[in-house]
Amino acid sequence: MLIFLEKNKNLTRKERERLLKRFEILDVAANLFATKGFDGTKLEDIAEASEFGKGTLYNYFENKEDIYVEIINRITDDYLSELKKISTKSKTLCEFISQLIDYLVEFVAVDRSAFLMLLRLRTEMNAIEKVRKSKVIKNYRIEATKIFKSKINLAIKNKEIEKINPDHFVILFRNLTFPYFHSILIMKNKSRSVLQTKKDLVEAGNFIVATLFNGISKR
Amino acid sequence: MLIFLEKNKNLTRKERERLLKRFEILDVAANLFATKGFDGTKLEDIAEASEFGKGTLYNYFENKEDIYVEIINRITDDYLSELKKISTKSKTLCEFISQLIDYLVEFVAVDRSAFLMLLRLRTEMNAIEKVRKSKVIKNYRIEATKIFKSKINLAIKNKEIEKINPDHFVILFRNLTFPYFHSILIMKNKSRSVLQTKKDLVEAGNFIVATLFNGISKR
Amino acid sequence: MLIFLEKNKNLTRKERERLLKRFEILDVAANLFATKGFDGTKLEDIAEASEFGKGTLYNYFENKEDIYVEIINRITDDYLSELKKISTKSKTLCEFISQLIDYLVEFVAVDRSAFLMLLRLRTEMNAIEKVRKSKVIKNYRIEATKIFKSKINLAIKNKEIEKINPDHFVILFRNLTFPYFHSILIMKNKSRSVLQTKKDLVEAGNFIVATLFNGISKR
Amino acid sequence: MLIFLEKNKNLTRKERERLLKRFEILDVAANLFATKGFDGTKLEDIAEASEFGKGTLYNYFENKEDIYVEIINRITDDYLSELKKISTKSKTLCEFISQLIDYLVEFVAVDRSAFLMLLRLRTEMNAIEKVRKSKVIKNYRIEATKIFKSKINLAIKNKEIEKINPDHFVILFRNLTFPYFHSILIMKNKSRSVLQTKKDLVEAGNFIVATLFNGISKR
DNA sequence: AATGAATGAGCTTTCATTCAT
DNA sequence: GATGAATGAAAGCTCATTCAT
Repeated sequence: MLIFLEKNKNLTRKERERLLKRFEILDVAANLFATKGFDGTKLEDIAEASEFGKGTLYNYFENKEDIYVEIINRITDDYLSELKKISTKSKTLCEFISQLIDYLVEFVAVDRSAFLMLLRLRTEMNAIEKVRKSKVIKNYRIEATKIFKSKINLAIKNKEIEKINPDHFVILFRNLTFPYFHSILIMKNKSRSVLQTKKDLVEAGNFIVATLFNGISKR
Repeated sequence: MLIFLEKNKNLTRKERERLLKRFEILDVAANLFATKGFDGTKLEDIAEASEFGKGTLYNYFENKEDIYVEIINRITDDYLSELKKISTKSKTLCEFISQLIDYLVEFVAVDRSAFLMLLRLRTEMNAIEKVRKSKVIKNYRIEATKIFKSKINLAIKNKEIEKINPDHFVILFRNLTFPYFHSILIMKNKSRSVLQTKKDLVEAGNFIVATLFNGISKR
Repeated sequence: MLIFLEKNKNLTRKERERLLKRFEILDVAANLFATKGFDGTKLEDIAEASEFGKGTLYNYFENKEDIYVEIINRITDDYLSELKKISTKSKTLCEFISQLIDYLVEFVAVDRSAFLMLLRLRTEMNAIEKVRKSKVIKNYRIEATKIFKSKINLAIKNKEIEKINPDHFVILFRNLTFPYFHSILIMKNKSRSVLQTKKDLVEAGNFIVATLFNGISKR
Repeated sequence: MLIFLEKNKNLTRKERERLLKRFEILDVAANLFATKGFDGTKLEDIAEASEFGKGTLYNYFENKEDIYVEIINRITDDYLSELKKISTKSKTLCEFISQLIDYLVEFVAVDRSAFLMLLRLRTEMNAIEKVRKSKVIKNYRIEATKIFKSKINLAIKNKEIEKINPDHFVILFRNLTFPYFHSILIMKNKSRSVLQTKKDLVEAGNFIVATLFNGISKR
């Protein structure tokens, strides 16, 4: 909240309020989209959950698709900028991957609906034209791949890892982490405290890193 | 076809015809569900593609959900029985995984829509109550996990692999393979022959096995 | 009805029935559009009046605009073909105008809603994109003007009428007749029998012809 | 403006300001109604164009209908009073008609939106209850007809014109002039200067008078 | 058994009107 | 007085399901 106020100092009170309300709607909508998907989420659901009238939503967004796209754009944007930070900070590939996984653990714990939406993204893209055409998302994919590949190539050069096909590893990592974490979330969903969930995620993260780098074979 | 006739010897001609028509509908529907998702597929689409009237579909299935659920049930059933076969045949975990991946490569190549539906399954489950409640699917998950775990535990006992948490590996494997193969399919979608696709899948399969067992670290 | 059957001999029973239902809907819709205008006519109104469900209308027409456009297209088409007939039959301009007015009187009496829709056409065009873009309507305007102008030019050549600007007369005639007849219809709307209405229209038609050709000045 | 001040001398400053703002709104709204029609004009459009808030409009008018009705009332009032003036000034019917047409030419040129609204009036009346019930409009129609008829009857008595049915001529004139002028406006809409438009209107007016009084037949 | 015309509940979206500020 | 955010009734349209043929 303080960050929000800081960032938007130069706006009028009205404008800030408007932004805050947009946030609220996006937040509520993200939760719904995350659990029910795009088609499963009715505009009325968003209205009710955000405690606005149906019509009011249209004062803040052009239509349902736009709400969805804006959420996805924000999420991918955030994720990309974090990726860049971690990329700069880390030296070895192993460090990079470890830190990224730490971030993802945090991410899943803090904003589960964002996580779920990213998880669904590939599937939903088919149904939502504007998502398919979103420049932000296209850019995110391209940039993220670039960062990963440069890290891998460097690691190969530095003899940190074997000579592998960078593309393969990028795909593998991307497809592994998100669904893996998701499984953790849903498998033990009911009987678990928030704390335990986090512990499980951390453990899962460690397992992923260990397996990717050393394999499971007896050495 | 011969297998079908063999299996249903004891049925009357009418009954066999009825079953065959059900198959046709399920086949066509699977293709549509696979590419467009449950909500994106209209009953009219299925009717057109299967060259039946819309009303006719209701002579074979209670409703749209039922068609979906039956497809998923069949796919998971098939997959589970194959899993059992491979489990019996294979000695080491590595063998088991390798053979399973070979099967999956084949599976993706031969029945892509079944593959795509399994891929979507987790997401669609939220939207389709009957899928969530399907006993077949629940059983599939339980049995598959059981097979995997026993294989892993055996491998640990035989010192084939390190002492890992079997649950973790099951999840990792499951979440890795399907999305990974999917990425292969869509990434190079346009410029590739069927043959090349298969080659890519085989290569991807090898990479997965290699990484899982040996990791990517320089040895 | 007999004409309809004759025309569509080669169609199947189903196809004929479908066409008949389309007619019914168009007929009912024309009545509503004629009195309430495009915006004032709700789809539900058409559904109720035609005794179909809302959804059924969409089995026959793409959307509300399409219903409107098809009606207008049919009306202008009919009117144009009649115009051509009269043009061929008549020798002098006076004959042409007289016969045309006779036809219009008939037209107003027989299909009042068609008449009213033509009357509104210019105004509605602004609101309905498909009407504005309709080739049928454009063609109708061009052809009708052409016919009128050639008749006038001939009359001038034959010294039947003074040297007037043909464009002016076309506009004058077009803008005069329809609103004039409309006034007749609404002015005495309530207290009049159908027969009397027709008599009034005939009288009005005579007055128009007399005035246009001879003026009202004392000779 | 001076006239306005003069007329409302006895009002307080506040009251005068209020009236002026009402004028502004009406003026802007008339423009919109004239081009887009009643349904096509959104209250928001009027608010934006008049540079008032949407809510403010409701301080000056009860609702959208009222704005429309007041505009129409004013226009018909003005037109009626001018009609009376011209009626008094003119001696023969021909003079009366000529002067009236001169006035209409001016009217079209000066306040096109008023002209367009009058043109649409008959059609819009069906949709807007308050217009249908407006006493001002009813009175306008009655009075205007009265003036015309007395002029015509006088002309007949003075042997200026043939013995015609006054009602017929009133209707004819009313329905002729407005749509005719409208055609002039839209037909040459794009390629013409304001000056040329006026010239065209004058010419059209002359043609109308000539035709009405002398007809087009060769003498 | 096969059909597809008919249906209406349910969806997204619009917009005149209200009302707290 | 002035405002525009909030509202929800009402609109057009979709589509799973029914049912007479």
